[in-house]
Amino acid sequence: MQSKYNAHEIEPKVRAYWNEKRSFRAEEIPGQRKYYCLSMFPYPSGKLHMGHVRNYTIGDALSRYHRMRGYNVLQPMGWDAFGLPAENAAMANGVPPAQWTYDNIAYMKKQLQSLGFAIDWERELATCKPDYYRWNQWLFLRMLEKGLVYKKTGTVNWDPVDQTVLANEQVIDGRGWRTGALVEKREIPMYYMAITQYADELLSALDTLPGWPERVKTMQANWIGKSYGVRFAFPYTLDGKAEKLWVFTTRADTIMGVSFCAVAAEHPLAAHAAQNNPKLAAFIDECKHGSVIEADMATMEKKGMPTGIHVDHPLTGAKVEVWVGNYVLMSYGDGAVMGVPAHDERDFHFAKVYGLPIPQVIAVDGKPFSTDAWQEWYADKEHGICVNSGKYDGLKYMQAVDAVAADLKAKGLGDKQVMWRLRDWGISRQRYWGTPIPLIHCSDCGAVPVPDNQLPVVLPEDCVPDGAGNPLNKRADFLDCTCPKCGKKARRETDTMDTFVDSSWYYTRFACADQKNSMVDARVKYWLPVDQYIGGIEHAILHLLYSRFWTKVMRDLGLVTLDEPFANLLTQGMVLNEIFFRKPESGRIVYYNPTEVDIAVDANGKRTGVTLRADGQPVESGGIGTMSKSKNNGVDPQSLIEEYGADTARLFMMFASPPEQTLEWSDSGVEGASRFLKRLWGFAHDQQAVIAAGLREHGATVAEGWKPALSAHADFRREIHTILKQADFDFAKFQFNTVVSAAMKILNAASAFAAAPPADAKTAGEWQRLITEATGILLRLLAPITPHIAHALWQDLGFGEDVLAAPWPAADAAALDADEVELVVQVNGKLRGSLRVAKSADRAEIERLAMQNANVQKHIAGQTVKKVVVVPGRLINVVV
RNA sequence: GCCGGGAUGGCGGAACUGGUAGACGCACCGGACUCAAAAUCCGGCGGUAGUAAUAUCGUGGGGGUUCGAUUCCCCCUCCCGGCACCA
Repeated sequence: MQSKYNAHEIEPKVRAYWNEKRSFRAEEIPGQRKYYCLSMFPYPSGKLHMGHVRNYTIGDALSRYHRMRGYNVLQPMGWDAFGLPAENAAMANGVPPAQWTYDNIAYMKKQLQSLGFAIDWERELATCKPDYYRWNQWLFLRMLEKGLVYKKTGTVNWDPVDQTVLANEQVIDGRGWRTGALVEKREIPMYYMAITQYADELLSALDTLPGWPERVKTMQANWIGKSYGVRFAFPYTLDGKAEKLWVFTTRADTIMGVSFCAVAAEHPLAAHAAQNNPKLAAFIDECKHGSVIEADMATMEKKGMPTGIHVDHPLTGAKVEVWVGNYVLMSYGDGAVMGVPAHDERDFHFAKVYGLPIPQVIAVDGKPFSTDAWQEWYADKEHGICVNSGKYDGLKYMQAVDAVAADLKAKGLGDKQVMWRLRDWGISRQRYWGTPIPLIHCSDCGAVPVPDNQLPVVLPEDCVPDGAGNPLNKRADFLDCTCPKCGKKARRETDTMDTFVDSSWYYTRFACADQKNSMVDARVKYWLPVDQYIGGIEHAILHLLYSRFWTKVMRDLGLVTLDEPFANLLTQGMVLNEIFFRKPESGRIVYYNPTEVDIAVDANGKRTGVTLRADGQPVESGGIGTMSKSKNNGVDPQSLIEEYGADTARLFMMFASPPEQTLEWSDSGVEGASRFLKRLWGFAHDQQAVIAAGLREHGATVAEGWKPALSAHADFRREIHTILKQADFDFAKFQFNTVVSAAMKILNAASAFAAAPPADAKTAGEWQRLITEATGILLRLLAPITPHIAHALWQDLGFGEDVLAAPWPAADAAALDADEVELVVQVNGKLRGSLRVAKSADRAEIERLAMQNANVQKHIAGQTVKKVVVVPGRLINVVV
């Protein structure tokens, strides 16, 4: 055994052992409890970043921990390999996206392997391979058959930089989620997946997921956005034809207060009215081309223009004028609203601007109503009562909604309806590097599905996009085909699928990645659901919602039996680092990597200044932020691994903060982690002989209930087992930072204990035995977190062949038991001393001893003792 | 605006069902070793007063419940995240 810790020598050897033993190959073992631990698979962007390292370290620690606890563990890995960056790289370097992607996969796989993750690489998959994406195509066709996929020409979000369509979910603040470019509206025919058909279940099933973070469930619920209300119509006549203007409202109780209607600029009625009204046409144009930044829109001034068209109030028959309003969204409901200025804040402001009537129809407790300014209570449906509403007067919110809905229904003009914020999922992308949509366009038969026996529609891998549209449109060998229906010459669809499709079901494929004949097979039933899913919070809505949707679709097609794919979800926090910059008088801010600056501190360790090493001049601190290229505050995991080894990197990641919280990068924190491993190695080296003797005499463990003869030894054993008990509890809570802390405590305690061998030969055996036991506990606690060093020491010290096969250590209740306990003595809740008493001491005895304490006497002198609170095993509080 | 989550030393963070606040680590200070430095080891380390024992204040702010509150309740401030003209 080497005297010094050398990660670079140990780690490859340990990994070679795992490889040779195929340690992480997962097999279906009926009867054994399984644990499917999945970290979100990476996009092969080139190299790992710290977020990946954190994500996969958490997953690996959980996998190894559960394995040691006796679970049959599956931890697979794959590649989310389709996507735009590959095309961008292709344009920049003239390399086909496929080649770029496969090169990246090869490099990143090596990186993952160098971190020692317990992954079953035999199940590796890449979504850009035909044997994977053929099942995207296959399921797409099944969904087409069931009406879950449909074609629609719709307004789509067009990213002018990437030249592609974006889903609503991919538009953030009016900008493309990837490019940050302002999104334009375009009319394009595309395919949709009818996720809204599952809206109800996607929402209600959130309640069946106790293992998901509350905030993720809230985000999904908000996204799905269920509203209960009434959908009804205002009848009108246009060009002699009877028409209906449909609106949706959650406040049908205010229907008698309608003083106008407002439609979106894109509404057909607006377009019709604009035909011979140039001013209106100009206004509509302005609305369409105005700012699309949603935060802006929310605060934008309410603008509108009358259409000159009047509709009839469905209950009173009164004429109501229709306006075009810039605050009405075409994408929600029917793109039209009823205007009730007195009880809707937006309608109120709109009416004030255009001088429309504001009739009160809701009252609260005789509060005075005034049209001068908006009051919160005008929209109060909890306390509001209908007034000035004819037959509805006096009714409360729900009663009035019911009555109004019933009356509208009787007239055939409306009914109660549930409205969703969620839209169907447009999956067509005018992109090359994705799953080809399996359709063929025939001049006679239209869009014809590719027959199953012709799947997969293989994407040619040698295209090099040049930025001028989809290169598939220039590939005759791809385009030209025959119509499966009539056999005539036809043209293949060149749109590809949104890459979120790829990641919506990969977790099922890991159960049977080698299956050639079907999308999934019976092994899915063994492994699914995923017991623990781990990934970034940024996927809280899109990926997780789509995955839940696909699971339900696959269930309804009889492919799987589960309702939800992920039983437990852990959203790990982001990795942050400090940002340093200079802002020149003119020009752009320059960011400096934290490795390029020096930080000066005073005698108390407080920071006094930051300078750039290169020129010694000050730089500014921009606070702490997510590691990013733009802020130049990233740290490359590769350099970390090369300098310190995988175990140090893993230990630091786990120790710096709990998994769900953000993690702040710290060079000295990494040093600290490395120092601990060096100390651990040094300790093990120094105690080799002692542990060898301990193992020889007594074996690796001691029988439960065994008690050391010396009380000092019993104290040591109690300390170790107390720490172990807490660490075990923390591990179960996934609070790895305190588990690491526990390991540090054990090493500290064991080092001190080992430094004081008993002179007495009789108790030396007991001492050896305790050091051996503590070391065995320590190595097993660390095995999930720093597996290489734990494995090496476990073997070198002679504990056994494979620490992974060792049982998880259990705290011995007998060790925790003490004859004497330390009690805290308080007077009026303030700490005044402590007391060692026999465990058997009764209340009266404890009280008597507490009162004898000099400091207690001092503080109760001259006062009457009102009460003495005794908490057994904890404290005594004397109240005066 | 609505929803969710936070605020504890110089820093990251501990504290089980209310029971010794600040574990563990980092930084810093002092000492040992060394010609010296690094590394390593030992000791100290919330504020204030005191040589010290000790006292006192202290978990964003204010109130409450309790023998006792970082923990429970009410109000407020600030920060982070999500949704956002959703009718």
